Amino acid sequence: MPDPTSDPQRDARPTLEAVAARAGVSRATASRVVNGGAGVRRPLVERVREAVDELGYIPNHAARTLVTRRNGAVAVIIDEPEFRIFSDPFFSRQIRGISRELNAHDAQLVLLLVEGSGDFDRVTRYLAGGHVDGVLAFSLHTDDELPAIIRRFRVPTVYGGRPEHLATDAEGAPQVPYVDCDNRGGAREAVRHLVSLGRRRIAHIAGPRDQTSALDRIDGYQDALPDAGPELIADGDFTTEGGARAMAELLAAHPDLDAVFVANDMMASGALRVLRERGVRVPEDVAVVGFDDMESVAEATEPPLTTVRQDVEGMGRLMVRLLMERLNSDTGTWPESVITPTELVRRASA
Amino acid sequence: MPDPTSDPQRDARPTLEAVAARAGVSRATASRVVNGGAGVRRPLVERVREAVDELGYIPNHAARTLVTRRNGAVAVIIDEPEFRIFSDPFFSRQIRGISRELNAHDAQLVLLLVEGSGDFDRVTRYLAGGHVDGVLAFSLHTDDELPAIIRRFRVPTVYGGRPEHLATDAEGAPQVPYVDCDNRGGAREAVRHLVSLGRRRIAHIAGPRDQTSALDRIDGYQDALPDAGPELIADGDFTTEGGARAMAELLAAHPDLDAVFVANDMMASGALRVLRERGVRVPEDVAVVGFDDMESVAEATEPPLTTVRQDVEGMGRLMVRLLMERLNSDTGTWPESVITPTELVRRASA
DNA sequence: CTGAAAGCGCTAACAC
DNA sequence: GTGTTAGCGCTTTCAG
Repeated sequence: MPDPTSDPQRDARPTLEAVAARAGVSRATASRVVNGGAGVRRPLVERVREAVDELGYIPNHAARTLVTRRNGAVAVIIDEPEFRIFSDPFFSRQIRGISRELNAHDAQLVLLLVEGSGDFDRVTRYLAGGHVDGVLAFSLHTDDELPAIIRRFRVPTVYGGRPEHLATDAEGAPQVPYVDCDNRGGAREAVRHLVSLGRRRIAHIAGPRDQTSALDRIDGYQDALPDAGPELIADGDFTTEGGARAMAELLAAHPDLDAVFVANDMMASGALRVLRERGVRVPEDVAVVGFDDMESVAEATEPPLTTVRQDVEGMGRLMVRLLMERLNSDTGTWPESVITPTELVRRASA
Repeated sequence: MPDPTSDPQRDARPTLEAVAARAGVSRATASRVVNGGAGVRRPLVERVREAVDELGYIPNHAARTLVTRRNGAVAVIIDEPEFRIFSDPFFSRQIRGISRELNAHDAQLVLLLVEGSGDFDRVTRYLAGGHVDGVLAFSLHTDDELPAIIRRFRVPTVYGGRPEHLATDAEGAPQVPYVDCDNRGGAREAVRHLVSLGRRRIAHIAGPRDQTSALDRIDGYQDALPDAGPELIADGDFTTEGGARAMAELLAAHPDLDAVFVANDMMASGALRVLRERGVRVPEDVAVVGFDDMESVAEATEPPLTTVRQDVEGMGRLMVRLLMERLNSDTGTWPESVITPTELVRRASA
C-alpha cells in the first residue's frame, strides 16, 4: 500500500448515522432499508430512501466488509506464461462476459497477473488475506502452484478451460469446477462435416500441446478419423503465423490433401493465406474449417471461414454464475462443471 | 454484492490482538511493527515478528481501510468502445506495466469496463463510494462522461494517451495529467528517415481520426513533409486488414509512390502483405516504416519492419508512478504529464 | 417492527 | 518507547 502519510482528500461523506438522523429513525432501521428494506414498514422505508437520496449516501464498503466478511470482489488470475492470451480476442471476450456478469452481481473484478514463481507469494498473501470472495483462474500449466494455493486457502474458485490435472476428492469426484466448451465434440463435428463433403485426405493443424483445448480438439479430430495417422497433424501455436507455417509444412509433406481442420481461426487465417499464395483454391481444392468463430477473423478471410462457434462471452458469464452459486449456497457444495455446446457455422471455406 | 445470507467460510484468522498477546506487547506496538516498526525497540520488534510468523498473521484490509481511508486499490477504466484495445498487444503490454508497478506499490488493480452510458451510473457509484484511491483511464472519446464524473468526485486520475479535450484550470493550465509517447516527434523522425533515404513520394496510412495518437502521427508526417497533399494519406483503423486495404487504395491512386509511413505495426504488416502480393519489392521499390515496435509483429514481417519504438510497458508503469506521486503528496498537487521519447528501430523495410 | 448496544480489526492520538 | 483509549461506519443480536 502507498505510504499513508497524507490524506489530501479527507472527504466527509455522509454516514448511515446521518441518514438515520435525517429520516428520524435508528441506524439499525436505516441499515435494514439500505440492504433491501425487508421487515421495515413502508412509511419508514420511504423516509429513509429519501434521506439517502438527499444526502447522496453511499455505503462504506470497508465498514460493511469488516462485519459481513464479504467484500464483493472476485479475483481473475492469469498466469504470465499465459498472458499472451490477453492479446487474443478470445480472452478479451471472455473477460467482457465476466465483467458483465460481475456487474450484474454488483461485484468487482480484481485482476491478478502472475509473472512467475516470485509472484506466487504475493498472490498467496492476497488470497490468504481474504480480499476477494472468490477466484476465476485461467488455463493453468502442468506444474502450476496456483491450484495448491487455492486449495490450501479454500478460496472458492472456478477455472476457465479444463485444467490439466483434475484434482479429485476421496471418492474420485473432480473437485475443480470449470467451464469449457465442448472442444472434442466441436472438433469431431467439424471433421465429420469435411468427411460428409467427400474429403478423404483431411489434415489437422493443432494448437500447442500444453493446452487442454488443443489436446481435446486433436482427440475430436481422431474420433472422426480413427484411421488417420499422426503425420497428418501439424503443430501450430494458435497464431496466424504459426498457422501459415503449419500449412506450408503440410502442403510440402502431403500435396494430395483435400481438407484441413484448423484448431483456431487465427491459424486458419494464416493457412488460408498460404493456400491463396500457392494458388490452391479454397474450398475446391482444399476445404478449410476453423474453430472459435471470432467474427472479426472468420468473416474477414478470403473466402469467409467455415468454423466451429463457441460462446466465449457466455462462458465467461457462466464462470461467474457458478462462482456466485457457490458463494450463495449455504451448504458450501460445488455446482458441477459446465461444458458448453459448440455449433458449426458454415461459410464459404468448406 | 452477492446476497450475504450465508457465510460458508467463517474462518478465524488471527488478529492483531492475538499477535500482541503472543508477543506480550500491546496491540499498538504490534501494529507499529506490522507497519514498518519505526520507533519500536529491537527486541520487541523481533518478538512481534516471530508472533506474526508463528500465527500466520495477515492484516485485515477492511479494518485498516476503515481507519486510514486508503484502500490500496486503483481502478483501470476502459471504455467499451475502446475495449477492442484489449485485443491489441499494445494494450496488454500497458496493462502488464501497470500491473507490475502496482504490485511494487502493494496496490491492487480493479478493472472497470464501461459499456455505454448505462454503465456510467455504476462507475459513478463505484468511484463515489471511494473504493479506490485513484484511477487510470484510457483513451476517452469526444463526448465521454467519464472526465466529468472523475472531476466531480475528485478522484485522483491519470490518463493513458492524450485526452481529446484537455481540461484546463482557471489559468489555462491543463488539469489532466496523462502519459503518452511522443507520437508527433516519432512520426516526424520516421518520415525524415524516409526522406534521408532519398524517397520523394511518401504516403501515409493513418489510424482512426478519433484517436489522438493517430492525429498526432499525421501531424508528425506533415511536419516532415509540409508540401505533401492530403491525397497521400489513406485512412486505416489500426488493424492488419485495414492496413492492407489502405495500401491497396494508395497503390491504385499513386502508382509512383516510393515510400509509406504507416501509423502502426499491425497495419504495416497488412500493407507489406499487399505489396508482396503485387510484386512490389520492399524496400527497393517502396520503403515502409511502421510505428509501435511490437516485436511479435515487426520482427515477423517479410522483410522485418523498420519502425518507431515506444516503451509501452514503461508508459504503463509511469502512469502508476504519477498516480502514486500524487496520492503520496501532501499538497495534493499534480505531477506534470509525461511524454515519453520514441526511437527509430531500423530493420530491413526502410 | 424498531431501537439500543455490542462489536468487526485496526490505527492514531494521547498519556505514561 | 510503549500502552491506553477512542473511534472508523456498518451489521446484527437482543430487547422491547
